[in-house]
Amino acid sequence: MKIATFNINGVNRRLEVLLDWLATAEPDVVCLQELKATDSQFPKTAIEAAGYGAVWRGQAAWNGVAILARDSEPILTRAELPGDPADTQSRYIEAAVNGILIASLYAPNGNPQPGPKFGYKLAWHELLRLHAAELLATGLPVVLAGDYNVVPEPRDIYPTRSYDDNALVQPESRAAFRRLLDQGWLDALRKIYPEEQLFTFWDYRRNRWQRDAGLRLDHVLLSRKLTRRLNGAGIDRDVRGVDGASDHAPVWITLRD
DNA sequence: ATGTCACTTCACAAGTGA
Repeated sequence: MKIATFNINGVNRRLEVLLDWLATAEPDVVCLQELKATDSQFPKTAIEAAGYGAVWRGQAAWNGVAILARDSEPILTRAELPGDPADTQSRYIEAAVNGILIASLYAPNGNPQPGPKFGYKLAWHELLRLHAAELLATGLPVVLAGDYNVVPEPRDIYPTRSYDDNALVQPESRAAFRRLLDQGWLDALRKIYPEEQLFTFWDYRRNRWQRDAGLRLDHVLLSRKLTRRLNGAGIDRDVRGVDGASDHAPVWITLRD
């Protein structure tokens, strides 16, 4: 079973990129982030025609998350992170697919820091941590996949000082991600590639793609029950290089049956 | 501060978010 996460940066603007990648990569489950589309603007018909059932939570202009399942309808379990009813940003969706609970999440970027946006980022991560603990307590096999907007370690970014003040690399951001892992989640890409340089995002500016000046922001976390089924993983970097690409590449794992 | 996109609106230019 192949499970992928892809920050699409506008699902309609990049529909051809998405459909081409689905046809080539053939993932069984896809977590999408940054749909930048309302619920009614979601390209349901095209995605169905490609062979995928879907659940989604859109939003005008920003955010928006979805879960796609090949030849199957995901069973929606949640469309928001519990804990802050006043939060209207569409950043979390959760569904059951083929006996696995899948979450597609898009954590706040948090820039500029310090400031209210950084505060929101840290508060959101705290709510994620609380909910993730609930998910672990169910004993179900769970995958938390998405754009965490955290560079976990210094080696997960190209050598530079230009991000020193960025919310993505702050100690508080890293601590939030670390606390989540310490609950008992496995960073699947790092498990498969313990030493390699892993990037999933390259800013559009300053030729960062051409220079391979990337960051690792997109992560697939597995509950303990799933860790022994982990079989392989990858980053589809070519997808970042096509015309009209997202600024993120798809990230995937495979699980043994 | 910059750069590159996409998308919004007191809408064809300027802002905002990333």
